Amino acid sequence: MLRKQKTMDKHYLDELNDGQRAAVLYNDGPSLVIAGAGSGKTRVLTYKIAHLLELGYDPWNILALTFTNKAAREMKERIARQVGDRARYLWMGTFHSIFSRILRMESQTIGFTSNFTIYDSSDSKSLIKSIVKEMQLDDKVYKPGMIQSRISNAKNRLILPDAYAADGNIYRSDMDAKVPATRDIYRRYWERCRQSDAMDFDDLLVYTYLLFKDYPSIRDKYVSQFHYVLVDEYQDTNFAQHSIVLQLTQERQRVCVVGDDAQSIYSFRGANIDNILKFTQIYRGAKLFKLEQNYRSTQTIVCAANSLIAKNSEQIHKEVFSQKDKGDPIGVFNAYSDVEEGDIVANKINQLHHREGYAYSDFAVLYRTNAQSRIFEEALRKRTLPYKIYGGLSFYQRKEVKDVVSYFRLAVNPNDEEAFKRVLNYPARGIGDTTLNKILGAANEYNVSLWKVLVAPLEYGLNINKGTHTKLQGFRELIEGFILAAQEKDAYEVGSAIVRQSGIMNEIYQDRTPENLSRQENIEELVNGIHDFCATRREEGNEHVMLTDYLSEISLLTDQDTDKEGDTEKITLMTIHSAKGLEFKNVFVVGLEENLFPSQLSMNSYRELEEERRLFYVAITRAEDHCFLSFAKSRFKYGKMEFSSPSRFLKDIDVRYLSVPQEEQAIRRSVDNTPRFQPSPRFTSFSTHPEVKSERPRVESVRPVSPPKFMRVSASSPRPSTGVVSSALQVGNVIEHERFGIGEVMKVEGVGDNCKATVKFRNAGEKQLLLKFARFKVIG
DNA sequence: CCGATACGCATTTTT
DNA sequence: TGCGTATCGG
Repeated sequence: MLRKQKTMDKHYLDELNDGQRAAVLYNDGPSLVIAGAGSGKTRVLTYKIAHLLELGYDPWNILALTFTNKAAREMKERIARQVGDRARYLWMGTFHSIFSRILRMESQTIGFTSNFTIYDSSDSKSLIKSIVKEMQLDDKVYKPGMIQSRISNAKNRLILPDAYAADGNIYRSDMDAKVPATRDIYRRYWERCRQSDAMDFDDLLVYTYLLFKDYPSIRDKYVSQFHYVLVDEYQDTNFAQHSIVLQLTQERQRVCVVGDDAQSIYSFRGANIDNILKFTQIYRGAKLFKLEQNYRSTQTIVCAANSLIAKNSEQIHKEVFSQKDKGDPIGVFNAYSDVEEGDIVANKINQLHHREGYAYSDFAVLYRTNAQSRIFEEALRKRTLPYKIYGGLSFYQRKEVKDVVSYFRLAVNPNDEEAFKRVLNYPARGIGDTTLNKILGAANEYNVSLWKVLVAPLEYGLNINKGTHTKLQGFRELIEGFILAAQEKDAYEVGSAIVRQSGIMNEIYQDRTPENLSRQENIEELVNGIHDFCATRREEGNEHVMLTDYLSEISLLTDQDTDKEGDTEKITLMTIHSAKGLEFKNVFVVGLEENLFPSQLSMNSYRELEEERRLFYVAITRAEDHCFLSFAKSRFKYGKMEFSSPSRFLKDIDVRYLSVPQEEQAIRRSVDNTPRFQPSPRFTSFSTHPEVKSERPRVESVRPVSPPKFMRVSASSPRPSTGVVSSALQVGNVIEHERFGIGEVMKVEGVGDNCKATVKFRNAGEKQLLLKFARFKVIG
C-alpha cells in the first residue's frame, strides 16, 4: 500500500509543470501561489494536499479553506482519487462551514448554544428593518439593505459595536450618508442576534476570531491541530478571514494561499485585494510561486486578456502564456439594439453548433447584470435553442420553503426571532401585528427573546386579553411539541411531522392554483431533501441524524450547489460573477457598453473601475476556443430606450487580437430572417411575435427547483435505487454508487432493513453500505 | 385579514 | 418596464 502510494506520488508529480511542482513541493514555510487564469490552480492545491499526506501529515491536521461548497467538494473528490479514504478526514470546507463547525463545538464559551441559528441575509435584513422601525427611524433614509451592508462591512473588518461607535471616521462617514444612528442600530442588531441565539454569515467569522483572540487556550487547541493551512481564492478573502488564518498560522508559518489578484471581483462583499498583494509582507520570507502557463485558452485569448489587464495598475506582475493554438481573433459584434444583440449571438451559436459541431453546453453568454438575460432568453427561445439561466431565487429563499424551515428552526432553537415572527401567524391563527408588537416591546424591555416572553407572558407584563392568551399558548404548545420531537426523532420524521402539523399543508393544499401546485412540489422536494440527507448521513454511519444537523447543513448551502438536472446539453446564461472558476469552449461577453459594463456605479472610483476591468478579464479568460464581445447602440433600460456607446474596455484590448466589424453584418443578413429595418426593434419584436411575450410563462419563478443533492458527485449520478431493488444484491455484482463510484460487492449480510453489503470501490476503497439507505445501481 | 392599487426603485452576491 | 412592498379600503 505504502509503496503504491509512493509511486502514485511520483506519477502525479510528473504531471505537473515546473512552477506547479515547485509550489507543491515547498512546504517549509509560508507560500503564496499566484495562479493565472486556467493555470491549474486546483491541481496544485489537490496535489499539494496529497503530497502533504505522503509526507506523513495526518488528514485531520490539514485545514483547507475555500469559498464555495462546490470547490471544497470537488477538491475533496480529487484528493480522494489520489489518496483514497483518508481524504474524508481532511478539514476541508468553506470558511463558513468550517468555522460554524468549530463554533458549534465551542458555543458555550461565547454564550451561544450548539444549536444556534444561522441567519441568512434576508433574515438579517428583516431584523434590521424591524429595529429601524422600533427606533422610529425613517426607513426611507435608513434603508435596511444599506444599513445591513454597513454593518456587514464593519464585521468584515472586525469592528464590533463598541469600536464602531467610538470610531470618528466611521461616524463621519455615517453622517455623510445621513445615517448617524447606524451605530445604535448595529448595537441593537448585535444584541438581538445574541438574544436569538443566532449568527449571521459575518458573525461566523467574527465570533471565530473573537473565540481565538479571547480564549488563547482554545486557539492553541486548534493551532496544534492544524499543522498546515491552505486557502483557495485568497484574493477574495476579507480582513476577518485573513485575520483568522493569521491566528492559526503565525507560530507555525505553515500556510499556503492560492489566488489570482487579477481575478478579484468581490470587493463589494468585503474582499480585500491587499490580503494577497501584501501577503509576502505579512508572512516574512514567504515564497512566491507563479503559475503562468494557461492550459485553457488559445494564445489569442490569453494575449487579449493580458493586454486588457495590463491597464490596471495595482497587481502582481505575471506573464500568463498559452502553448495552445493561436486560435481565431476575438470577434466583436456591433448591434443596433439589445434585441439585435440577442439575435446576433443566437445566430452565431446556431452557426457554430451546426458548422463546427459544438455542443450547446459548449456555449456561455456572460453578462454584467441579470436583467440582460431576458433578451437572450427570447432570442434563443425563438430559435428553439436549449438554454439554462443561472441566478434568481434559490430554493431555500422561496417563501413556502422558508416558512417550513422556520418551523424547523424554532423546533431546534425557539429563541430564533426571525423564524418566530415568520410563523407566529402563519398559517393564520389570529395573532396579529398588535400582539406581535407587544411581545416585541416586552422582549426589548427585558432583553429576552420573543419566545421567553411567549412562554411567560405575565412575568413580562404582556398586556393581552384572554382570547389572545389562549391563542399564544396554543402556538406555544405547538412549538413545544416540535421541540420535543426534534430531540427524540430523526430529522426526516420530525420534518414531515412538522410539515403536516404546522398546518402549512392544509393551507397549501386547499386549492389547485398553479402557484399552490408549485408550492406543494417545493415542499415535497424539501421533505425529499431531508430524506436524502438522512440517508446519506446514515450511510456514513451516523445513527441519529437530527433536525439540527440538517439545518446547519442547509443554512450554508446555496443554489450554486444545486446541480440542475437534465441540463447537460444547454447553453449557459449567467452573470460574469457566477462564471468565475468555470470554462466554456465558446464565450459571448455581451453588453459591452459604457454605463453597463463598466457599470455606471463603478465609475466614481479608480479602484472600482479596476475591479470592473478584472471582471472583464475573468469573462474573457473563461473561453477556451472562441471569445466574442458584443455591444448594442441602444437598449431598453427601465422602460426607456437609451443610447449607449461602446465600452472603454474594448479599447483596452490590443486590436491585434480583435476582429472588429463587418463580418457580423454578413451573418446578420444571411442567417437572421427578422426584418432588417427596425426603427424600434422592441416594437417590431412585439408586433411580429406577440406570442413571444404572452406565450412565455414565467416558469422560472413558478416552477419548482430542486434543492441541492446532498453530497452527490455529479448530475449524471445514477438514479437512486430503493431497498427493494438492492436487496437482490449478490456477491460479485458491480454497482455504481452515487458518491463512491464503481465498486464490486464483496459480501452481503443481514436481511430486510438490516441487509448490509461490503463493497470494494475502485476509487473510494472498501465501504459498508446499509442497503436500506444506499443509493446505487447495479451495473454488472 | 385580504385584495387592489400606488409607489418607488432598479449592479455584481462564493456564505 | 416590471417587480416587490406599502398602504388603504372593505
